[in-house]
Formats: sequence, structure tokens, C-alpha cells
Amino acid sequence: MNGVEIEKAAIVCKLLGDKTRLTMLKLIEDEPCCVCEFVEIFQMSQPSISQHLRKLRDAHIVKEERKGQWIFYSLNKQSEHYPLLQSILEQLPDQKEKLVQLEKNGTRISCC
Amino acid sequence: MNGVEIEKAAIVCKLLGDKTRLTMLKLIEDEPCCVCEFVEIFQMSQPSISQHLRKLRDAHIVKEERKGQWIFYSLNKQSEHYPLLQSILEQLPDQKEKLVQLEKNGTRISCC
DNA sequence: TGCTTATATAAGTAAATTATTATATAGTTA
DNA sequence: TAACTATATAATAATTTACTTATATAAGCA
Repeated sequence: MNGVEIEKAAIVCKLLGDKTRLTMLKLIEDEPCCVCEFVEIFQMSQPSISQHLRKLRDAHIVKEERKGQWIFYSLNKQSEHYPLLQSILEQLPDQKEKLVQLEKNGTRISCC
Repeated sequence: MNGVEIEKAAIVCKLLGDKTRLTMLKLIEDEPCCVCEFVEIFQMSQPSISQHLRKLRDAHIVKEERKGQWIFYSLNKQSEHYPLLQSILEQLPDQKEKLVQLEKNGTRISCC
């Protein structure tokens, strides 16, 4: 099997090598999240969240879509990295309970 | 699917997020390599190679086995991280040409 | 035994990373 | 339009990383 270049794969792994970013990606595996949801979930400053998302976006791992005042982030399934990403994410435990928690708090932004 | 804890997965990804370490792991996917082979392949200082191997060893991703004066490193297939590792490595291009090059140079240490 | 080779560790350093606070931008709404 | 909300960017500081050189350890061999 030939697959991606090893250098690019290392860049992807490095980006996934942060607990916050890895959890973000697992969270948006099925449905997009917006920045303020991440801020709520991770209890981190908004700039910090934005900077993590920027790294993922710069690497084309995620894409953004504005909906009114919110910007939703989702996995970029067109990315050359998507197969690698997918095979990593499918080995991670579900993070949906974090979204359930948001719903309970009333801080979930429904994107549809 | 439940899989590994996300924090541990992030640690593994971070370790794989370095071109040298990722290539090392792909190289030893099939057969062990010793430190001096890595030094030759990567054209890096011996301490630098040893330090990369140490990180992988500390995380139980690789194991070492002394054979005479050489210490051979191989994937630790007993590791809880092995399934994740394997699914990443199988998406990487073969690095065997690097070993072929060693054979041509006469610097390949045959371990068996 | 002493010398050589292979590897590991220690100490130091430059660069990269990940947070923070402050500020800018852009859309929403009164 | 002004005020508000969501997000991005800039500047900065603390921490971590990945090298380097110097040195220690451990096995093989004369």
C-alpha cells in the first residue's frame, strides 16, 4: 500500500497529538460544532479554541461554514488526510456525552 | 466502539507526529532495526536517535532486545496502543528502500 | 586487562507549542 | 446607527521539544 507521504502523515499526527484537538475532531465526526460550543465544552478561553481550530483548518482537516452569527466547524471529507483521520477517529471512544451535557445546560447551538 | 482513552491516543499521536519517529516505526513494522542503522538512515547524531527511541520505549510503543553489542528495536505488539499504531502505519508508504540502501552501503546489521 | 564499538544519559540551547490577555472584525438586533 | 454577540488575530509568557556536545555504560575483542 502506498498511501500518503510520511511527512504529511507526521503533520497530521502532530495535529491530532493534542487532547483538545483530538477531542474536537471526534466530536465533529458526525455533526458540526461551533466555536462557542467548544469553549463551553473545554472550559478554555475563546482565543485558545480559535487557535486550535485555525491549525486544523490550515491543514485542511476541518472546514468552516458560517450560519448567521455562528461559525460551524466540520470534518473536511474531501481532504487527502481524511482516510487517515477516519481510521484514527474510529478507534476513539465516543464523546457525545459532552454534547448531551451542553443540551442539559441549554448551551447547545443546533446547527440545522 | 469504545477503544482507547482519548488522552492516551493523543499521546500516541503526538509521538507519531514527528517525521523521524514515524519513519522509524514504519521501518520496524516488519523487522527490527538497531540504533546504528537508524543513525545511518536518518543521518542524525546517535544521541538524537537514542532520544527518539527512548520516547517510543517509555510509551511502550517499541521494545528493545540486545543481541551482542547491538540493541534492536521492534514494535511492541503487546502494547494497548498497538491497534491504533497499526492502523496508522498501514496507511503509510513502504520505507524498505531505506533498508535496501543500507545493504548497498554494507551498513545493514542483520539481526537474525 | 585495556581498547574499541554500540548505546544511553546529561546538560545546554534554540525553536516550537499552547496557553493567556487585549484588541479587531463581522454579523445581528434594537 | 449604536450596542451586542461570535469569532479571529496579535502580542506575550511559560512550557515543551528536538537538537547539540560531552560523558557514562556495557559488550566484544586484542
